[in-house]
Amino acid sequence: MSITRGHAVTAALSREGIVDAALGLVDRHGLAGLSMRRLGRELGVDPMAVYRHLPDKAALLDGIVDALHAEMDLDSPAGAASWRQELATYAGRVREVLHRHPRAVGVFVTRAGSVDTGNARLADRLAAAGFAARTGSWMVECVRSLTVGLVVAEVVGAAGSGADDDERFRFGLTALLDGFERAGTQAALARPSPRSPSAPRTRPTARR
Amino acid sequence: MSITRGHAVTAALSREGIVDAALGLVDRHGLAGLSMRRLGRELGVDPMAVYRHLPDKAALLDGIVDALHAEMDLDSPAGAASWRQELATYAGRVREVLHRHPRAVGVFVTRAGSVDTGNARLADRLAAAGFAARTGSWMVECVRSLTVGLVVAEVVGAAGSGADDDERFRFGLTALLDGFERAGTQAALARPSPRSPSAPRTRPTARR
DNA sequence: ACCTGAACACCGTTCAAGT
DNA sequence: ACCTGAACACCGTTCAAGT
Repeated sequence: MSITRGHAVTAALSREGIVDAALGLVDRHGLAGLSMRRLGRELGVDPMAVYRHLPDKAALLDGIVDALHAEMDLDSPAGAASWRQELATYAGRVREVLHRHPRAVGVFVTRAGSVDTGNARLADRLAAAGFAARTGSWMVECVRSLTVGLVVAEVVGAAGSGADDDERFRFGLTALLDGFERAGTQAALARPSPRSPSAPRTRPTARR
Repeated sequence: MSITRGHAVTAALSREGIVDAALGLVDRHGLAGLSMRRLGRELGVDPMAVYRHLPDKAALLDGIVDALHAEMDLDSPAGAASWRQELATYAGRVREVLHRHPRAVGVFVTRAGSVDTGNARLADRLAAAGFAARTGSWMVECVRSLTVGLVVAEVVGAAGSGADDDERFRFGLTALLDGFERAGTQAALARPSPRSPSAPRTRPTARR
């Protein structure tokens, strides 16, 4: 747990070291620049050595997605004062990590990975804030989809400068969160009283 | 213009016929099942014949994205009664086409393609409904990102049945559109009076 | 002049041959 | 028993050789 972190250049391959190196390769050379053979060269080992730790290139790509999810740190408590902030923190973490690995966004978006654990944790906290279970997970999934979708648009198109992109993201996220509080959405709400201390005040109220 | 439509199996290659065949290959065998050589075989021509109509595999993939955009028919007037309906129609068209080509979603999301024409057209209509130009294009881009992001989640995860996916999509889109009408978003609004007959009544009103 | 298809430099993956 | 690396069946793309 102490040695394999960082750059495992010489011997002693580990799944984690391999995946780290693979992500580095994607960061520097793009997805097309990642091949099993090149990865072996990068690690200074036999091109086929990787296959002893990972069955497939598919598994390697899944590993990259898992590593990105780990870097997003979605499980750690946001310590947010409201469900709005909770979701905003979640979106911010996703966006920040994707911005750090723009050339890996394509892989991230294409593969399932371990999305579910972090999502479920947050959905639970939303349930504690008074949302029906289904509504809570929808909210998480929508926030996630909007966030990822916007980053994809940034990465794929040559469009906006960074500042414009930030502003657009804040605009969209605000609108979506506002919408969660509003009428059309209320129908999906169930439990009437908040249960958790982490979301005390901002439980949605019917407005129409 | 009459012969090359449909399936151009034998001679007389055209860029359009090639792209159609490529999309068909992706639909049936997935993105990994598309190769320049296999495409030639599919079309019954020399494997290298494609290169006379398209410079690259990259160009072929761009062609596929363009074909999907064309199928979405985003330029045609929605004839919608409100800007809400206008955006909902847009999102519905995007979603419908992506559902028809689930295995092509990965390509679609990864490449820029000719997004801008359809988006700009719609953004103009939103401007006519009273939104500032920047706000209008943000709205389109957010709706698009949410829609595409949700479809990606559907395709990539084994998650919901079709009905659940539809419900989640409607939930998210409704929330986003509701949010566009609401306070935090109002700051970005500019022109106060509607100009177009196609969006007569539902101009957003401040609510806080 | 045009088109073909052999050839080049790569892939992911398997598996026989060595240690 | 383990690991290596040759070999297989593919790639995208180029370009000399044919017509």
